[in-house]
Amino acid sequence: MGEVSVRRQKPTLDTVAAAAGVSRATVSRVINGSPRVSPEVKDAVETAIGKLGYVPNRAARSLAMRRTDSVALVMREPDATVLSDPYLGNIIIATSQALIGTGVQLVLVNARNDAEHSRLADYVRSGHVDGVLLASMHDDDPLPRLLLDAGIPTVVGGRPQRHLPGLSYVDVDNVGGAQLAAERLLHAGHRRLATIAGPRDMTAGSDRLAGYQRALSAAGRKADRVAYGDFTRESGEQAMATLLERHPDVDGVFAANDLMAIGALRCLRAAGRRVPDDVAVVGYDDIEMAKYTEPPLTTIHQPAVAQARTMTEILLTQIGGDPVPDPVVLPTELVERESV
Amino acid sequence: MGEVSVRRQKPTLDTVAAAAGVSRATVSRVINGSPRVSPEVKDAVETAIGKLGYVPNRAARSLAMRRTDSVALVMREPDATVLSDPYLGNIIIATSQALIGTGVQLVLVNARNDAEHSRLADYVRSGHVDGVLLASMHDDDPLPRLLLDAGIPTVVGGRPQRHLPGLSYVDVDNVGGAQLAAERLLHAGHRRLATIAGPRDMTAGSDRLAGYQRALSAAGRKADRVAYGDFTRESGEQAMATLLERHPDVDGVFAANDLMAIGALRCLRAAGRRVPDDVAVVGYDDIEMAKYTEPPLTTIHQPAVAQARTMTEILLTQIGGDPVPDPVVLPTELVERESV
DNA sequence: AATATCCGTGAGAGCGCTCTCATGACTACT
DNA sequence: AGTAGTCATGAGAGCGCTCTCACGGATATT
Repeated sequence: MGEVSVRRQKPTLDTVAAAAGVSRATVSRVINGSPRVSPEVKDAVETAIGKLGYVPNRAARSLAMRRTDSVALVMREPDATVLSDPYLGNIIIATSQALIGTGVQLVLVNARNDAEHSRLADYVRSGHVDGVLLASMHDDDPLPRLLLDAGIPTVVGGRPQRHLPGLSYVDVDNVGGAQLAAERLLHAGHRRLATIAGPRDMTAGSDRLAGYQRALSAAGRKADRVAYGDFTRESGEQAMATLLERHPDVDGVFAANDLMAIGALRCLRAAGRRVPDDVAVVGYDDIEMAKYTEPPLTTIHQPAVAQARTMTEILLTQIGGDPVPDPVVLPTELVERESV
Repeated sequence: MGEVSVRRQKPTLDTVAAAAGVSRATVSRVINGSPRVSPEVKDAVETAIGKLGYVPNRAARSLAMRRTDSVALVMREPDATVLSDPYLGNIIIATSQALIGTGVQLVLVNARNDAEHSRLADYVRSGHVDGVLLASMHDDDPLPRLLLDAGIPTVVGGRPQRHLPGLSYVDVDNVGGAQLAAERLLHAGHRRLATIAGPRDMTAGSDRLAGYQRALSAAGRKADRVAYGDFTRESGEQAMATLLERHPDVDGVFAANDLMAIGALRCLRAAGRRVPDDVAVVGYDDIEMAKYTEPPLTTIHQPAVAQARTMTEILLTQIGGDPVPDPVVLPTELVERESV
């Protein structure tokens, strides 16, 4: 009984201090690698730590240091999208990998609606994390402003629609990428182009549409064949059907993401159009799945991993006290496969 | 200057107490919803909280309560696998969704190798989380035992190879699912069956192989055509090539997961075999991608979402002090598509 | 040899919260 | 009317850690 309780009770700094015959402060110094500790004492303390199996308590440390050594990754999406969007999964994994070895922990926060969102703001302000990574923001989102005002280091993934001074973000060159896609279609000789655009309230959606339009107007063409989707496969299928109905002569389509491109592919197959012979298709994101479609999808590579890594690095330097850096825009590139 | 600093300084319980003209203890009661507070005082406190924008500090609360209201989701995978395996993404998202509304936060921990693993054990023991969810365990993993010994509530996803008494897990009926798959192949008239099995050191791998073997021996056949992969697409492609070389007459293949099945499909296509006419293929997992392969993949639906949800529920009840429940095994079902 | 400097160490004051216990003011019982 | 019980509230002791400051002994300076 007594022995069990002795073993049960978690050792604290004081326990270790007593075992090593020194003061609590000295043990703390050893743990935090202070240079002002004599080697003998250091050894004694480390032996005691090993013998007792001591592990510092994070809550106590956080309280004393006003630091938590953890960051939040906030995503805001309705359930369905989240589950089927591989881009987000990549961001999550890449972020967690970027954090390995830094001693910083990742807290995943899924806020679906506004109510949850305001709770989230409280959560963050409660000091449970040192900084916030914002993924997949919609435009009207009040969160960046809230966090900025609260003085919480924040990095946004993608360009926020309204630029807030002092808010750093890591975007991907959506305009350039979409332009690349449209040019590819043009170069292949397709002339009756259409696009399946993303939601207007997300910059990724509007930027890609802008890039597409830029490429077309540079080639002296009108970009007036547009159908909108919401980045899901179903919406892409639907949008393609609309396009086919309105413009039966279409011979090339740029879809603002791969999921919608896959939907378009399916619609096209059902309509008896061959890809790429009758209609060429270019997607956007280069998700894993794009390699296995029939035909494999030509698409724009989205550097999700690099983006997550960059966001993490920027966040950590900001937490470390560095000034807010300029926004970063990562380059995109065309991945040639067989759908054009 | 002075005003800024007033605004800057985060309010604490004492600040609120002073503003409301009560004691700290009373404010604490209000925050924690204690019934023993008069309505007037409660109002006064809530007004003060609102006016000051007070948010409780989690670290301090954790320290005092010896509870953190957060759980860890630990995954152990080499980078590449993690990034391309959609199953894991689903587990992550489903877990985060299951936690919504519980007030419990999710900490994502990515331990790739043993060194990181032992650090992880320390991390968990440091009391930063109240419980642990273990996803995608390899067999020799010392972690479950470590956590069990440390008295940390733990739930494992999938059946651990060696059953530790007191360790609860939520498994999927791998044996039954694989059996279903093999039977489907048999019923379709395929007789020269082979299988692409998963790693021997993961129970998901060996269980699925066992199910396949059971179905075959029930049908009076030998299950001696086996090639092993590691659950990646590339390994599936490779394994299929091996199978084709060793048994050119094969007319049906069960792959232990969809990724490997997709690899097999690709290999088969390259070899000029038609699916399902020449060779039928059944996968396992029912990942999103399986819908879009050519032909769409017949597979076993893996209830990843239900599994994550169940694991989360069990973990929370254990944290709440309930006894460790019996292991749960979730049923699987066949999803008929066109590859058989 | 006397004073100044440095360095390893300990004492102790917080960090912001919860929780037990004590304290009065009331209500309820005999 | 007197005692017991109830209830809202406050005082204060931790929770486990970090960090400032003080202290004494060893080393460097003049």
